[in-house]
Amino acid sequence: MKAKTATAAPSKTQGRPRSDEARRQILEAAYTLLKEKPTNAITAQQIAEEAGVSTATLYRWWKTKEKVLFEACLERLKTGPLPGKKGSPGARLHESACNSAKWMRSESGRVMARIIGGIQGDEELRRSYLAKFYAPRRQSQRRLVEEAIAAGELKPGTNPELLIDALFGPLFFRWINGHAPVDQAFADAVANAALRMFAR
Amino acid sequence: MKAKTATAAPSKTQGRPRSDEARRQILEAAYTLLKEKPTNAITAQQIAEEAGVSTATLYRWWKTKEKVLFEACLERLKTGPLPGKKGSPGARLHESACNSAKWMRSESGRVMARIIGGIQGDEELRRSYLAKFYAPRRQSQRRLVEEAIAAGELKPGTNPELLIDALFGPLFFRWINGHAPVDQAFADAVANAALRMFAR
Amino acid sequence: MKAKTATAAPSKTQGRPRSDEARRQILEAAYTLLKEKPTNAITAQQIAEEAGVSTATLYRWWKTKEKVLFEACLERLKTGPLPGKKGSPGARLHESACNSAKWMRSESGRVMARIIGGIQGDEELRRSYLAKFYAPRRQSQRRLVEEAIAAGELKPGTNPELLIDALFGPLFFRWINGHAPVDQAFADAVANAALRMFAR
Amino acid sequence: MKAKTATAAPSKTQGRPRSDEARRQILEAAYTLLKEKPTNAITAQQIAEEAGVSTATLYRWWKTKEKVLFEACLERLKTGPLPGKKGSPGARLHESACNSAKWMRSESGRVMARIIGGIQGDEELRRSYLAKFYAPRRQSQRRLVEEAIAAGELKPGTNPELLIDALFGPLFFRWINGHAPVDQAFADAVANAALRMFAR
DNA sequence: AGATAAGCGAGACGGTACGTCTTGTCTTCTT
DNA sequence: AAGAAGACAAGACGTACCGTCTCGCTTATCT
Repeated sequence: MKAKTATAAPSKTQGRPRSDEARRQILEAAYTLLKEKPTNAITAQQIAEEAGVSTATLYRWWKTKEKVLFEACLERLKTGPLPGKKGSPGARLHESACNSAKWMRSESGRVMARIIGGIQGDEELRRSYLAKFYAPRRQSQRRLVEEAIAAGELKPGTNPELLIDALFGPLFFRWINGHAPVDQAFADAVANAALRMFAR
Repeated sequence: MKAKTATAAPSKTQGRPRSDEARRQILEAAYTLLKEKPTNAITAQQIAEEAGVSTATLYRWWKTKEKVLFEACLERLKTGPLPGKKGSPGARLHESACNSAKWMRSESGRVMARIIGGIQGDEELRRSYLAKFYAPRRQSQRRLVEEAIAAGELKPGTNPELLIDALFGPLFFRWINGHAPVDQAFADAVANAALRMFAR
Repeated sequence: MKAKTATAAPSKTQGRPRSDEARRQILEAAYTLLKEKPTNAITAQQIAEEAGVSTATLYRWWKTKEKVLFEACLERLKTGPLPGKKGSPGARLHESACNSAKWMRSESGRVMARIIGGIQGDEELRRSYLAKFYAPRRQSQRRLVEEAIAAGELKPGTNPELLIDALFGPLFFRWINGHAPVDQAFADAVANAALRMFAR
Repeated sequence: MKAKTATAAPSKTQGRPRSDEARRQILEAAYTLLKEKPTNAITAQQIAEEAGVSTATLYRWWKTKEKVLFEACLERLKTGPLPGKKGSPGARLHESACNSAKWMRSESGRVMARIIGGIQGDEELRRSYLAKFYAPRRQSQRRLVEEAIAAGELKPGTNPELLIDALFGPLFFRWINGHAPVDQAFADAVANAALRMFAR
């Protein structure tokens, strides 16, 4: 994508530089459309038009429409669900689950559900999603669990992976499967149950 | 569409009857294609050609390509993940989770993941999925939980919904999110944890 | 009635028959545009839109835009420059030259000049032009020359090819090269000169 | 265009001087491409790439691609068909016709046919063609005719325009229309006929 | 038996989107 | 100031797919 210069600058920047304005407009337009309709109902020309850009420019920087939509999400979802901030590590884990539930119910959450749907069957996109979106969040959750273990809130032998999946899996399940709402009461109950299970 | 049987049925069915052969071929072709590629890479003409049928016939019976693919799945996935069969209700719940994990790793599971992905952003399709595929399975799981409660294996106040989501949510999470494999050890651990949590 | 014999004849006309309406509209639209601008300023989509047809339909029947324009001309220029009708064979040749000049100055003539221009460098198109447009006219001119020889108006050893090129070449020259108008006085003078040259 | 170098003003001229190298390369590249394909198959980027030049440079000096191709021809065709050199004015006219035929069969002739084709429907280009390419040659032919009249080889009342068109028209006709080759025998026969017609 | 009615495969249709290509302009850095 | 590189908007290219339609045929039931 970009960056590339980095290191030793193999060949400065010949020619007209990429319009960052255009890039921003495209991602913004993509996100706007994602709020309205699912990925397969969005066309490259719609994005281009909405962004005031030619389709050629769009395709110069992204191989496929899907990658545009994906990057648009990443850009906007920099925040994503907020990790817990207050209290002990255990309380912060609990808060994280509640924040995740809240985020899933938000517009961003709805948009992200569409992206996750579109990822099924495209391994490259899935790898991107895991690496760029999910992995960092998972990592911070893992740290929190380890802190909680260190603080004596969780059993010493606790498997962090298992705990995290037990904590967020049920929320994800309702979010994507849609059989029931991801409300606060549910998030609270799930977090209580999961944390109690591994509590000292 | 037409009146079909419905109300007063003025007279069975005049004219040539629908070719069940065609219907079967279409669904089979759709499923075959689903095994190879994600829904958005499958075209109505591919299905029709593979089935040796005209697109007109396809569209006579299904409004959209997506509904064909969806129905093709339902047809084939009559089985889906098998519920537990042996032992106490609790053991059967545990077995159900393991069977689900096994099914998620199977070809059927991979196909279904694509369908669930395609469902995001199409509420009608999601309703169909929930009503025709998910609800019956959920219902049988709920019954199992109630039996377990009645048998004294689970706490009297156990919330069946919470337990089921705690039991299958983490599996679903790994299946769709893809951050880790849905292997047997994981299924076993999750089932143990969830059931222990609500055990008497 | 069709009779059709029923025997082998597997071909017949399967499927929806080609819309002759569409074909006509496309050729008409192409011709309309040719009156306004040169071939390289006409786009396939313009033709399609003007014809109220999709570009797919256009490309289904013609490989390239140029072939559409060419066929549109042939269709319309069924008439082309009229051969002489009255008087002796020699007088008819003279009249033919004058009619050609008149036609070259007409709208049809201007359109045809564009087609002939577009033919340079595309041997396939040139062959089509020669075979379908030019050859029949040349043939009738040749006949006329032979009649004139038989009638004793022209020298017995007259080379028909040479005479025809001498008669129409100068008109064609001014028409395509454009250094002077192809007016009636010029056509008359050329015809007089050419015919006198080979006169008995 | 621009002031260009003008006579002897290599002096000050702030900034980098125009690369005459670039101009030459562009025209050469354009001509090279013209030998291979018709004008409408040649793109501005092809010319630029072949010339090792940016398209911006190309467009700085020429308004359109067509003008580049046109000028490339003019540059190379400085020679064009050679006028007759030896003998009486009449003999030189005859030789001119034969030289024209020879040139039409040459590579230059084939390239020029494409340019003339491209000129149909673009009046500005046609004017350029007439003024810069055709007019000088026509003028020298006219002079030759007048000399022949003065020398008594042609009838006193001979219309030079008519004679020139009668002499070169048939060659042009075969060249552009393509119904027969512009061979030497034909050129010879046409020249004989035309000159005899107006001979004293 | 004949009429009526729906289903069928083939394939053309108008429409829309695709992703690429071309045109001529513009921007930045280099010479 | 000119040039090279190359990004840009605009829009045409020719193809693919969508969902509909027309056609000639087949297969049933109803009269």
